[in-house]
Amino acid sequence: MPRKKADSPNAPLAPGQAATINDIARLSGVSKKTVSRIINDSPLVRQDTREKVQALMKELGYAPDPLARALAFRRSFLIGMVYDNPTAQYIVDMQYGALDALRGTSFELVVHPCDTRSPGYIEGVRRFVQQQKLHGVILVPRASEDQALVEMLDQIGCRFTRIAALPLDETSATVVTHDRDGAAEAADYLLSLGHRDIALITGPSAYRSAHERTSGFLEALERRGLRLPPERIIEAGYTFESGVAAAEKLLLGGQRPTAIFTGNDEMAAGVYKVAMRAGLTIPRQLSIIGYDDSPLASRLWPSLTSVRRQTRDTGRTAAAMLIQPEGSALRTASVRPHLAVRDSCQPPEL
Amino acid sequence: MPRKKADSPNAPLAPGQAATINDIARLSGVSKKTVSRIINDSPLVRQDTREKVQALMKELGYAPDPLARALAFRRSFLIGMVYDNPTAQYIVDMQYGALDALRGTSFELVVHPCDTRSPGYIEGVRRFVQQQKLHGVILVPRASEDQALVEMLDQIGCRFTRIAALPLDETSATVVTHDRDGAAEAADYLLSLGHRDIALITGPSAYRSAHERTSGFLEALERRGLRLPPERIIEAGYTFESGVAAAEKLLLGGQRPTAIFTGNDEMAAGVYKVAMRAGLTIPRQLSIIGYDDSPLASRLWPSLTSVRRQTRDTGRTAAAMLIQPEGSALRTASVRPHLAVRDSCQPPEL
DNA sequence: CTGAAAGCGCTTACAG
DNA sequence: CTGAAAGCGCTTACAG
Repeated sequence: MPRKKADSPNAPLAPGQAATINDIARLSGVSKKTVSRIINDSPLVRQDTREKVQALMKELGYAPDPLARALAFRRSFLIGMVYDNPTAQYIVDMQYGALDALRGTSFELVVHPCDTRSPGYIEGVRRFVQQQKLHGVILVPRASEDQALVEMLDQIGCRFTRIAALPLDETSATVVTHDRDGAAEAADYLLSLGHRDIALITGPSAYRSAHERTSGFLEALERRGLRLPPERIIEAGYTFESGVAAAEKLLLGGQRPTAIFTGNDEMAAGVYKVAMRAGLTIPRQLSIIGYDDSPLASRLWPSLTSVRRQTRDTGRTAAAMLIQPEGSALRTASVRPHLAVRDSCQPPEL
Repeated sequence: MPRKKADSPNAPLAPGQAATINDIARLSGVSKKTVSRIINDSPLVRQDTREKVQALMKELGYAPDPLARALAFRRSFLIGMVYDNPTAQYIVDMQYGALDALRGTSFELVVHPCDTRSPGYIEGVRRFVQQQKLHGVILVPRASEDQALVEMLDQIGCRFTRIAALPLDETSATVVTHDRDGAAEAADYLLSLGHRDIALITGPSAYRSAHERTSGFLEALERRGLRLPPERIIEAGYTFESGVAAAEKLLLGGQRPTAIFTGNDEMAAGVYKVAMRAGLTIPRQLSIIGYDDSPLASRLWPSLTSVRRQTRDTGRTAAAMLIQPEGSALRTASVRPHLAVRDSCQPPEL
């Protein structure tokens, strides 16, 4: 025998059983389709019908099942976040931001760390997107900079928002973080304190963020007539250890600079270590500026002046762009960095 | 007219269209039900049938749709992670660990930060679980310690795994992190270096982790005949700022201890700040041990000796417990902490 | 060991 | 503005 359903016209709801669209339709005397229209904010419903049905929904605590909607829509209510090993605070802030935008909606956040250097990673993201029929994905640097990844997503018709230091192309939805401007502000600050012998420890030049921070910093110096000699510019790897190695070159032999700007806080912590070990006093003998304004910046002693990225805002904006109605979709948004001044800089000693 | 389906017996697959269970059934000449049995590893399928169908699945790159399965099962393939504001590295490590266990399965990880002090948070978790029909949730401290949360989950029949410093009850699945043992190892190490005037900065006593670390530390000292006077024990809030305040009490007036153990690395960084500001040399004049082995521990100078929690292992184990077949379910697992020795301790000056 | 029918809770395509 | 039918891609309950 087929399973039977309790669909007699006025059968009350089974207690403890969540209401479905069928219950709402039956008890309010309209068709499922009309209920569906109300769920989906269709204008094709008379106002009094809408109100009557909505009142019943509220009374029964009805919420449409996202799994059923997803199956019918062929698209889930999940937003993916794809990233390749950024610092923990950055990724957590990005998650909090995205969740800010998703709160109160039916959307949830699914995380997908990956390794952009591993050969199968694009295929891994494709499976992730297609299996779960994701509504869209947020691409965090450095994954966001990978053109091959973006092409794959375009090809399978997956919405995405890129987060990037600068606009990467004409077409894709992007939250631009303007790293160039943040670095320029650091340069202006050091110049305003009177520094002239300045050094720069950059992230890997293959990262757009590193490139933007470097050129933003150097161009700001050049606007004030200062051009750094090549030996004052060292490329490192955005890691603490690489910051230590770079700082050793700058501080342990020959004449040392009076100020150092590093492409992130991790490398700045490396500079601190070398400076402390060498007995240098920060900021009296050496001024330092980092980039990220991570928790580390305020934990170090003396506390580190650093460029603050509005990471949570960035994540919120990226998620909001993905869930807004198709037509109205904003293609780009901007988030501006600014310098958080603490205790690691002062005018150079004469 | 009703929508028509391409279901002629040997219709080839539409190109670019993913295969469904209907395609597999039709092309391999069995019923959907048999294909379903194979998907779900039922023993009730003849071996040759199974092999024939599996070969076709592989050829067509078929993967069952988790959304459709979820709708039919009334349970999704999503694992939730519920947490209340731990440090970024801890939560990211926990996520990586959980994802390690989910890799290669159909499960994905959905994150749910919350505020256990806000009145509606349990209701928020309930909505999260019921709306998405989560397969199960991982409860991270401090959320894992909330009995009201656990009772709600039991009541709605949601699987969960708690992560906790010690077993919290007889029944719930738990990954036990044995914080007591980690703190005891820190105590033994300080004693072995010859310290006798030792101070302790604890986390909030309402946290089980703080309680366990405190009593593990004190009991290890007592086993060696040392009992700390009350003024050597200060309760703080697990934050950097509260560590600063506690360290000021210990270091700036009267006789200072020769060693301090803090309930986490954040508070240890606060001790560093106060010590540096006061011109004390670590570890010559003051030995310090933290708890967490966060990245901060190696970024500080001198690098901080700290108790390492195997957070990634913890997350992996918790997720694995949730996705294993019902019957075989392990109820508890253990992860052991151990001391990571760095440069922040030495024998006391005479 | 295998299958036909009904159902999970929604939406789409069509008709009125 | 509203609705009856079919479908999304699976599983369950039952029968053989």
